[in-house]
Amino acid sequence: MNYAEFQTQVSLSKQDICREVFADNRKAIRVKKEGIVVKNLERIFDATLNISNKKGFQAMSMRDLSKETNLSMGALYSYFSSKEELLEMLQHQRRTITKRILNAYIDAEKDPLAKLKVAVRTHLYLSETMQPWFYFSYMETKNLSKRQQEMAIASEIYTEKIFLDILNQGHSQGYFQVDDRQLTASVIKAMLQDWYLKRWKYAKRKISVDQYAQFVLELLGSFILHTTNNAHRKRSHHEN
Amino acid sequence: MNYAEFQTQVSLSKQDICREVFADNRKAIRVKKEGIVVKNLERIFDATLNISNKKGFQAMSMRDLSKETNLSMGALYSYFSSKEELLEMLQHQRRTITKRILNAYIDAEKDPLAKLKVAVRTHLYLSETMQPWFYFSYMETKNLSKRQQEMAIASEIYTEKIFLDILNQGHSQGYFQVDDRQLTASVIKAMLQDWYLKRWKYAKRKISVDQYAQFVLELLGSFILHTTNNAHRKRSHHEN
DNA sequence: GTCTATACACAGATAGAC
DNA sequence: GTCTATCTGTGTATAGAC
Repeated sequence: MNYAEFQTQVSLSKQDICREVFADNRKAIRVKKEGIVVKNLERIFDATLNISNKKGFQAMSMRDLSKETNLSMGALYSYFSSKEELLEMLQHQRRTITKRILNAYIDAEKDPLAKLKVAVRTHLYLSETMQPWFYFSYMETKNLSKRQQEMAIASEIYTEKIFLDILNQGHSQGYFQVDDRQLTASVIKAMLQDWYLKRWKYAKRKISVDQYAQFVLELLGSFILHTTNNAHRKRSHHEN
Repeated sequence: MNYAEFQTQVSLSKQDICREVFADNRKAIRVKKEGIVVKNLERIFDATLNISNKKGFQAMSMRDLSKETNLSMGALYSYFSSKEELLEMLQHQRRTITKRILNAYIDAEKDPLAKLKVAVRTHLYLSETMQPWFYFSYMETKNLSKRQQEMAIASEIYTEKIFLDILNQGHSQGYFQVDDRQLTASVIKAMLQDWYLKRWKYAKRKISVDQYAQFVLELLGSFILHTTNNAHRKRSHHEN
């Protein structure tokens, strides 16, 4: 699987996401016509992510949001009851989608190495498609309520555990030679997060998400697959 | 070098840092008695980092800061002329200290592998000693002015280049076998940053900074040192 | 469904007494 | 050096017209 294939398989257009948000929040949203809701949610989310990812969610005023969406303050408040609720909608949706798609791809594979590869790629591809959402989720966790912060931490641990489970499975079946699976899972997460946190850097250097995925998998391979013939070291993307 | 040694070698107590800030900002700070300035700067920085790292710098009001420091609003404003200036002082100081100490340790080593090891350790130890500063720097970059944001990005690239230079040196001298040094430097940075960004996680799992350093160096070793006898794989910290 | 107008709380910042 | 009191702008949120 590469990124182009991934994009054809999942339906994560802005409209798809907004329709899903509407379905999950029918009661909270005062406006009832799906067409209108989807159109305006799209504007609201776009604007919120744009402004917040530039200067922070706290620093974005409702007046900023009103200007950018071409919706009045009054109109905005018929899609959420407070600024904080808007924040929570974005956080929740990002988490739900990640969990669903990541699990779907991992469950489709059987052996540990295949699972590990698809997990790394799927996470990177997801964060590529929804980069502003991932960046926002990461940077605005602090601004959440205690209750919501706990959910964010649980989600962080959950994703890490997905990787840990794969590593443990691969270890007990004799495929992987790696002592500290917990720490390994942690740094895998760190590398995946760097992709969406430092996107400006990778974009400037013209590193594609496929190149990045390839690199991470090679690095991991050299660490957890200590085969004597070094079969895993067939490099393929020498650009420098 | 381990963390205990590092701590005896560098002088980075809160007082040391505040004295340095005072020296660098003699003109901007209205209060002139060093003893008083150092004492109050310590309170101001402590409080700012505490509150901001919990709920964000924007969300911290000057009244919050006044309460936490037991200084009146008026008193606070004799140490900086605006909230933004306070932010910049913290950012600038963190960068300056990092640059100075990182270079001092790296320049003391000659061969590339020793340089790489000491660079990784020094960065981790620095971020351990000044964790709130590093976390703050990372999370609040967005709130800076354009001018200051550029300095933050330059600093990010500068640190990465330190690692890139070491990797290139090691490669051209035949010590390291690694094709994509640029990407390697990037993920090294990502792993170093994870240490101070997810400190709560590592603390809960009782991972010490020395264990983390050891792990990162082993992971790197397996990637860049492809010796046939696998000499770099002498593990030493099997705790599970 | 969306708008305009407005309530009113709280922000950053300063003046002037001590 | 530090305080209290206060100025003025901006924030979130809502009421009620259309």
